[in-house]
Amino acid sequence: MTNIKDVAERAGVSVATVSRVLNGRSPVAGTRERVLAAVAELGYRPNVVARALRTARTRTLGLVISDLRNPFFTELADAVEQEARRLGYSLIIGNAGESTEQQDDYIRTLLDRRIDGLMVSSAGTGSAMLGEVVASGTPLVLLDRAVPGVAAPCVRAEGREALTELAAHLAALGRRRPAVIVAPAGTPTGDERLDLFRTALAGHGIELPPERIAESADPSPAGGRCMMRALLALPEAPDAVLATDNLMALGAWDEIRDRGLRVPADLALVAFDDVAWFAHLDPPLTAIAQPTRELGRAAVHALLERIEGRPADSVLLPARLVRRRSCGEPPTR
Amino acid sequence: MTNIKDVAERAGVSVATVSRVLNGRSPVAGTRERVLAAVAELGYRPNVVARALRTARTRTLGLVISDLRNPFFTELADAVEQEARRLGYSLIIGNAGESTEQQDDYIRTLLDRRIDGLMVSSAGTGSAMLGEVVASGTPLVLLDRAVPGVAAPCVRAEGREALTELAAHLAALGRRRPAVIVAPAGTPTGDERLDLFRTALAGHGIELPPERIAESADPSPAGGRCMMRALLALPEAPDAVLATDNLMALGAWDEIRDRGLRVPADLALVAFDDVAWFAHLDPPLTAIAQPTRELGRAAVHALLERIEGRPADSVLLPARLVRRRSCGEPPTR
DNA sequence: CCGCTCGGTGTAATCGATTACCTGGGCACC
DNA sequence: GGTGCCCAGGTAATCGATTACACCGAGCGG
Repeated sequence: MTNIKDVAERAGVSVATVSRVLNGRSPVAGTRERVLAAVAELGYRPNVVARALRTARTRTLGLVISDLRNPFFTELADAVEQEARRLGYSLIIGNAGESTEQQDDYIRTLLDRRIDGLMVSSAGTGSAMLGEVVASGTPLVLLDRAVPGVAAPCVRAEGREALTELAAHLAALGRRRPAVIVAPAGTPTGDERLDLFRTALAGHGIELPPERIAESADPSPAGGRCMMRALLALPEAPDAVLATDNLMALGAWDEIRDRGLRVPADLALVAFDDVAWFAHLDPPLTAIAQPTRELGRAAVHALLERIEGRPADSVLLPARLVRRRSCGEPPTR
Repeated sequence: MTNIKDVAERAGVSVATVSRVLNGRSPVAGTRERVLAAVAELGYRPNVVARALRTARTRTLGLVISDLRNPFFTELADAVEQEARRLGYSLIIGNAGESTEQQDDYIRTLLDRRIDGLMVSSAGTGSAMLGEVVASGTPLVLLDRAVPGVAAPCVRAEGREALTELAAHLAALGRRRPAVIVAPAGTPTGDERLDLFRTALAGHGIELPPERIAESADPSPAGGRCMMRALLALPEAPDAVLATDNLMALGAWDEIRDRGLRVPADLALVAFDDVAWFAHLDPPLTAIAQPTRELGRAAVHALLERIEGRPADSVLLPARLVRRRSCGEPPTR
């Protein structure tokens, strides 16, 4: 590998001059061109590792998400990666697999690699490690999931409008016995979605009694399926179900289908999180779409603000209801 | 951030000793404990950037894939990441978005970051950059897609057995007019799958005439849908369709459904690449499953062999047919 | 004509680790 | 008791960049 010294020799100047030319500081026409020529001839590329050591900036960001295989997070990661890249940063994606322990482990690794900033979509209900990140001075932005007690801006979507619209939609379609499949209590995202939905329903005189709130200990298709089974076993089965994330919705869907129930005739089904393939199911699933790509972009921007020493605000973007056919109405075009 | 010097001072030894203790070389009981105590008290973590500069090893691998949002690649990336991590390596995932240019750009960046080794699931038909990687001496492993003319081991799945089984399956079900939706000619993976399938069909006296081979210029759901339309417009419409990747299969599915055709009654549909949600469609899709996680693991192992200076062989793992209901038979349990 | 300023460039310190080489003390062997 | 060896541990070079500081020559004002 050729280094800056080789270039300096070739161009007949000192390494300092080469460095200055490459960083656009005080070069003069003649020298500048000789240096650039030498760089081109040797195919020189600066050693990013050495640069990072000297400048204490790696131009690398970290993203820790709770599950890469969840399509919502995949798209989020993709959006974050694109934006980071556009702004000259590399991204290391860490996969916490919904385990706090693994999440902490990953954060540790990323800190060790001296990333310039970290985005975390926290698994579970936060962790001690996040406090440590803040203490270490590494810029931090929370993504999608807020963590109480951690002093960092949070970028996420809010379902108020969408859930209000959904309640109206269900009410208009005559659904009177809604149910919710939600992640375990204590998960801020789940709790919030549940509360907003309850409030929205109340506005239409519709109740959401505790027995129609199924808390899935395991936020996976299997968990969702299990909760759907419990709801269908109720003496008064629900006529509409909202699953607060896409994986649980899928499990619920399987249970409904395998029982031979028809959507939307027997039961309306709505998912929080719209993922591409919901549109390919039969009937296509009505869903609440988070502005995933905007979230990713906003997170990167907030993080860069912090990296450059400026304060960054939390960002709340509205989710929106995407009406397809799983509640009983033809799609609005 | 505390550094090795702080630790040395605290423990009353030289930095060399600290380094030796931490790397497990020639430590003696008493000193060793003093150093470890100092490390613990100060919460010292070695600066991996400095270490990488000195040792010329970053303990980071690069993975460039053609599309993170394609669930096949997502799972592959996840498998690679887990294995890399298990072996003490970090992974930087690069997303080429099916564009050769972006792929090259990413490879450049990864090389600049002095990754220890690179895995590439090449977009399109290879690129000049790959030759450069080999020339630079950076260990390289091709993943999923072979690239002619690049001297690097390739880890991928082979469909011979699965496609042979599929041909028998279709023949047994009386399907006589199979069709294929395939990526553009020149894509080695697509070409190979097509050839194998043709040969397998021939074994049952079934022909695959050119008009029933739909080459989609664009390997996306939209492309697949468009090709499906073309196949259905044939004077003699096919009675079975194999799509050579999951995205195109999904597009084909949409077209079939929107035309009101029934699967498998009117048409059998099979996808190459099994992704989780195929099982949730109605009817569940019969698919050819690649051993995705094994591929990821094998790629990391091959790469580490190369990194440690040993030669590594190419790996060919068999794909297998997963019979669901989209060809007309009840699932075998 | 002298000295000051200023822009361009070189010299060398620096980032934080690893590691080749050297030193000195203890022990064994002759 | 002296010589040699071994080994723990210190000193300093090194990786490849950036950058503070020194220096030098040209231009310009007094």
